[in-house]
Amino acid sequence: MPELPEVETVVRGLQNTIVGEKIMDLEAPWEKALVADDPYESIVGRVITGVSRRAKYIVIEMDEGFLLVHLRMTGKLTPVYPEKHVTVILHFESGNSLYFQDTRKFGRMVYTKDPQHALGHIGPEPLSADFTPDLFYQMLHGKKRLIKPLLLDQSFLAGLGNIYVDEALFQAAIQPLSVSLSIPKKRVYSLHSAIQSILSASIEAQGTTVLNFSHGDNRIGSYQEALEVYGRGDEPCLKCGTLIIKIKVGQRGTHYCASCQKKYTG
DNA sequence: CGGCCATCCTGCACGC
DNA sequence: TGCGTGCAGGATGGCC
Repeated sequence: MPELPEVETVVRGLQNTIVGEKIMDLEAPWEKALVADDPYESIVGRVITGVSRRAKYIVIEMDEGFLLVHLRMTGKLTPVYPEKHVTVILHFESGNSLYFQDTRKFGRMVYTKDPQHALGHIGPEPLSADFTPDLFYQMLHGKKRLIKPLLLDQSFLAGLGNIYVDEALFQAAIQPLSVSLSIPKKRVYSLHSAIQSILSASIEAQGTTVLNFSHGDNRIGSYQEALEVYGRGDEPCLKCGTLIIKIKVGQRGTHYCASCQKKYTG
């Protein structure tokens, strides 16, 4: 499922492929995926001027207005016609097209003139300069929440999803059911470092899932090879050999090593 | 406020 | 083989 590194990889690809394109037509075979008061009026005729990312949103900037794309779990943006599960299509003046393909149909493409309004509630970007270890400490100690659901909360911190939260908590040796304000400062710093290094390494590897966007070149993210706990339930911990446990936390599959990761509950 | 649940969807891994 | 069941999950909204 696309999280920050995968979305970042998609955005970088789009910057090289769709900027400058003029949208001449659009189709929405799955109407719910395209959210706009008057899609044709607001989108057709627009020129794409840039592509950026905020949290897990792809922000397509146009000469007037923005398209916010959220891939959710199975969404993909591709210039190659996919046979199945196409939800939205943009046709460009150049003859190229952009296909929004989404097997589970949870993804959305939203037209807005005011992205700040739509994205304003989202927390800090974990790779930004102003996301400091001390700020993170203040954030965590300002709340009494289970650490795993808190890290998944986009209004608290942007971009993390189920995979990278499990990985970061393992690397920082914090048990997922720990309470945010009970985690000592040194552990918080470790978690901050783990989040940044894991996200950076995954971006470097072009993400974990098959979410590339490049011309005919089928490069695939390779970070799945670096995963230490996610998807490894009942397998030995790579650090101590204890079997990795899989439980549900906040309705999410959660993987951790009960021996390496300490539970802080105050 | 925080935790929990349902909802949206489809494919796939099961068990019999 | 083929059917039914349950599970996976990001974000939102309702409930207690």
